[in-house]
Amino acid sequence: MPELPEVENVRNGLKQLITGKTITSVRVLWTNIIKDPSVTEFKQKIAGQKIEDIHRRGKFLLFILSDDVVISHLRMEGKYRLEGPGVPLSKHTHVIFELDTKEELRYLDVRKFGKMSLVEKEKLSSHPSLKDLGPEPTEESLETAHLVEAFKKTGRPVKACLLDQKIVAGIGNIYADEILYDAYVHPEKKGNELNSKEIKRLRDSIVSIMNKAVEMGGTTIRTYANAFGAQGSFQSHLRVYGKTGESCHRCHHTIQKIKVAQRGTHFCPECQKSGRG
DNA sequence: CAAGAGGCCTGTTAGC
DNA sequence: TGCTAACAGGCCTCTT
Repeated sequence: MPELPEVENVRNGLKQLITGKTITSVRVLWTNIIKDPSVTEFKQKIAGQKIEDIHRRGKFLLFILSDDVVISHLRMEGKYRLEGPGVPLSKHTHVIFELDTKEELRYLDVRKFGKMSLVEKEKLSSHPSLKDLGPEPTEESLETAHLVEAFKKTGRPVKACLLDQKIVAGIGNIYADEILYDAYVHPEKKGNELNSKEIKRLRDSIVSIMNKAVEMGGTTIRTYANAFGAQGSFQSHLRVYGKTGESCHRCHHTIQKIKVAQRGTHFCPECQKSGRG
């Protein structure tokens, strides 16, 4: 379930493996992966373009080509693999970028939830997938004042706010739970009920958890590895996600699982009572 | 406008 | 044991 740290790790691997190579043609085996433009146009425009760089924005991977940019979202299970010619296609391969090196960059996705778009460079920041994204969850980009502004006008649970990519880009279900635990905030507490101390703590927890997860190469759950050794180790630092029934590291009460905003949500009912002072 | 529900998918797991 | 149903999850679209 790639969130920002996993996507960043994939980006690093891809950057080393395919920068400078040219895409000679594209094969699309499951057309729903291609969001826009049409599959025909997607294939035609990409053919012949060189991969100049790989960037990331939130959970989106950005393949910077000669003229255009491929915006790729891995959703839950999307993966890229670089394979030599003639290597049999695995079951869940849906898009294949053939390279001038005779290698193939293959997109695999068990659940077929991932999406790709192609957009001209000049129109990148106005693309619907990117234009409303909030700031990156970093020391430089994420200001407490921005969160204060976003939280004070909503009655949604804070967990839903953290998952809202318009407020902060890149946080998914795993890190949202970890951030709330780190900040001693109850996931169901409403945005407009948070005091300034809580928001400050949340901001600091967002930055520190995401930063640490990136440093550790992300979180690997379900033992899914990929072709680039992009297997993370943050799973050993998880405190609440997937820990239902285990005892809290801080107070030894039992970690509970509930539904918040239709998502499985793990928290410690003792240290996340509602936010303490 | 905001916020919630449904849909997209299939491998895994819980329950009968 | 063998089967089915529920679940997981990010984001878009539709409905309220």
